[in-house]
Amino acid sequence: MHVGTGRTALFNWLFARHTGGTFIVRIDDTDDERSDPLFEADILDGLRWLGLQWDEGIAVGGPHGSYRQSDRYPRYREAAEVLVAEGTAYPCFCTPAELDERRKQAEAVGRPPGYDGRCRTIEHSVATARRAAGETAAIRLAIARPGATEFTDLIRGEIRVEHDNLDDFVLLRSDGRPTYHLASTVDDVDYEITHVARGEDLLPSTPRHIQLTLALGAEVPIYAHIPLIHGTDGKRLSKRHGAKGVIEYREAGYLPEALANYLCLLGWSPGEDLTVFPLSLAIERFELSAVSKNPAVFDLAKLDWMNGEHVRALPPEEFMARAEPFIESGLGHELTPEQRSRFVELAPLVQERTKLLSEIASQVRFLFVDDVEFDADSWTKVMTAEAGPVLDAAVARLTELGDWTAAEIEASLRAMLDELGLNPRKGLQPLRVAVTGSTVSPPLFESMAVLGRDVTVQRLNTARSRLLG
RNA sequence: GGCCCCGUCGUCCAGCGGCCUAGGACGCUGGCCUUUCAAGCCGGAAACGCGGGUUCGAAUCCCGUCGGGGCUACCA
Repeated sequence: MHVGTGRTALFNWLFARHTGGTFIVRIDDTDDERSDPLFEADILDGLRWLGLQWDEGIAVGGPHGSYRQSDRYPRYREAAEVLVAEGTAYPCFCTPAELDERRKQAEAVGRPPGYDGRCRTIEHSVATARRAAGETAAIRLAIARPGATEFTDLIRGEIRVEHDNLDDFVLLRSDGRPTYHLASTVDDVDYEITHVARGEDLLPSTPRHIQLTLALGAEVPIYAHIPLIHGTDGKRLSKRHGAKGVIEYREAGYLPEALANYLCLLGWSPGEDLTVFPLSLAIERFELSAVSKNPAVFDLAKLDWMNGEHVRALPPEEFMARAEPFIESGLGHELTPEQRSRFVELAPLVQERTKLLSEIASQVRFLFVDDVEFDADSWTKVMTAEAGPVLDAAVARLTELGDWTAAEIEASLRAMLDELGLNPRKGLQPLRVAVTGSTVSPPLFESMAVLGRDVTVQRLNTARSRLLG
């Protein structure tokens, strides 16, 4: 599921929860080329991960049948035929090739490229006879002309479109499959949809859907068109921009509550300059009418920051639970109980420093391996000639140290710094690299405490010999 | 081209005729704190596209213009 779709779903969900309405999930799969059972699973996974439970629809059921459009083709066909019988729709015998040809001509002359309505004038009895004789036809809606459609969009206000700009669009393809317009409008009617909140790309289709709904003899729902999410080039966000699907954010180490929080901010704000907030607060305050009219650019840097905020807000046990899968996949094996308890000790310090859960594995790798892998840049930066005496002194002190606690280690090493006349940066960084493999790591004294005296001293010695050798 | 929508810092959001010398957040940046990295704290640069109206007064209302986006299929 695309993040733009995810945000649209989120706004629908917030609206339903805020108003006490019913959030329905249906699968629009009338386009064979772009539909696949895999897409359906991906969408449902994405919704579940974001925490957008639906009250009715696909996978959970409800009073209206299947909730998958490809299961409802007979229903759409029936609806189209009723309209033909009533005269508000008509069969069109033009072939796609002919239409294509005419469209090109129209464009060349600068005429509107829409369908010219020529089959509309075919006598009803004649058309019926031709179909009875086996001629295939698409079904088109006969738009009232002259005329205009007016409606009030919850986000955009009054919208008016002259029917001269609306062609008689196809309801049912000549092979009997419905178009998106027919299927979704019939569904909206059948499912008793009161509010349709969807992407702005569908704004131009709305007059068609309203005319169809009217022809169907049903009440027109209230529409709200949500602005699109753009990439940094101002174009509609797509894979080209490196945009990930909702589920990919999970794999990349994002928290669903962080993504949801960020998505809320794309086109909406809860007021009071609030930025970091739980979904429950969004439910309390959400109004479709308060959604911005402007397209929003997706800013990954802000999402990253937002994720850090949510990670830090996690209760410690929760942080552990979410971090573990990432550590294990980084390590390539499961954590032993002993390794897990080692991580638990350091976890609060790691949590403060975490932006993405996927970064944790490399941060704490040194806790779980037999031999640290030295980061090349870190090594050359701090393992200078001065580092040797520091390592020696540290080994001597730590071997003698009484209680192996972070506080004792710190006291001892600070005394060493005084003795050697070194500042912390000079004196501690070689130790950090020796013990963790990198100049960037969780706090040193605590790390040593967790590793234990033997491992710590052994690593200092290993670095010492490598420095000499 | 036609139709529709939109136009406040680089980005997201606030602003709904006087509270605006335009506010918050991310990012950027100077400093503090500091065992590294983060986090935190203090400070800084940074925007009402343009032109006309309306009004005592406009970021806020109207018109035009320019710019951006969407749609323009027997796709959704």
